Amino acid sequence: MAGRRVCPTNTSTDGGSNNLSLLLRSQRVASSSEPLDPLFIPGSSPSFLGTRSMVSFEDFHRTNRANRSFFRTFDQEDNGDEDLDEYFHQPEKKRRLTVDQVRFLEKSFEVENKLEPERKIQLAKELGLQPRQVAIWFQNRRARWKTKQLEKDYDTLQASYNSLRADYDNLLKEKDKLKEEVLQHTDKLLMKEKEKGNSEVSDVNTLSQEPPQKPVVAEAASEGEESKVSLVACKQEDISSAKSDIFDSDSPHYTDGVHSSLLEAADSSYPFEPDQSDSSQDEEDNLSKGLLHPPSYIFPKLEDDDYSDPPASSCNFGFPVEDHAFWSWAY
DNA sequence: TTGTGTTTTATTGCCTCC
DNA sequence: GGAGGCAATAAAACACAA
Repeated sequence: MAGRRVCPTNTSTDGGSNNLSLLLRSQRVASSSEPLDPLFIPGSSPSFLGTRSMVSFEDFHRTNRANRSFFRTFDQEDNGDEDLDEYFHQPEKKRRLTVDQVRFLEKSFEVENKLEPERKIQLAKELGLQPRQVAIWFQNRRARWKTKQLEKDYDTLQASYNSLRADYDNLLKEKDKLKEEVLQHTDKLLMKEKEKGNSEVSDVNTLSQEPPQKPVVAEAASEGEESKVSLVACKQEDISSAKSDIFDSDSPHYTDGVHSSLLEAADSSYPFEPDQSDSSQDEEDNLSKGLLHPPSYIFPKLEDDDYSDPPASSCNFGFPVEDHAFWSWAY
């Protein structure tokens, strides 16, 4: 461990001398037929200086003569004695890998982003780099890849969030719109019933002679029980799909999402039989009571802000906008 | 030319695995 | 305990606007 950290670019012994000779060859003759030839683009060879700085010059002073002679040869050929002298008095400098080296490493990284020891040495040989440099390059490359991957993941999540947010906003708007609609209808209904209540006294004597225009059921409440009105204006499938938020699930009359009185009414043919013209006075009384005081489960807690949003497929709260049966009855 | 921001190469310390 | 990976970081190289 300790040895690994001390000037690793020069202390690595796995194939180091081989690399040096390869490096020398590749740097000397870019147009030769050596294995590295495919790595070099014609005209790019002058830029292939990256590896010469890969050896620490501090360590260079303590390294063997073979290495020293390599640098001497290289420097003399490339830069002359001045540069050689410069090297001895310069602190170590980083050099970037050449375009071709990077390209080669990138291709290798695409194949496998982890580096086995054998592969590392092989790559180092082919590129004329220290195995340690190859390892460092892969390590940094993995770090870059990870960063990019995180950015991609972030973008994907961001897009997903934006989409969901848009859907949510649309549903909120729709909810508010429907809420408003329900309130309007409620007001109208109450107003209607109020008017009806006012005229009821005068009409009560003549009412028995006329059948009700719409079938409305007023169930006689048992003793001590508040009378309730079953409003049956929806089709059967509307009833069965009445798991709407319009019904307060906390209501004692609410069973399995379908109002019990609605089910009762649906079972009975009474509400749909127009020939009940001879309805009793009691029934009419009950009707009047019920309509004058619409039960709370008809318009439950609409002002409640946190009632749940309806699913997108049932955004009409169980009252299809097109189906005006319910509301036309109310009018 | 120079200041500044970005990218690339390399180091360090810590951690895990065998 | 050594080898190798990773995160954090330093520092050189590079790009580019002013």
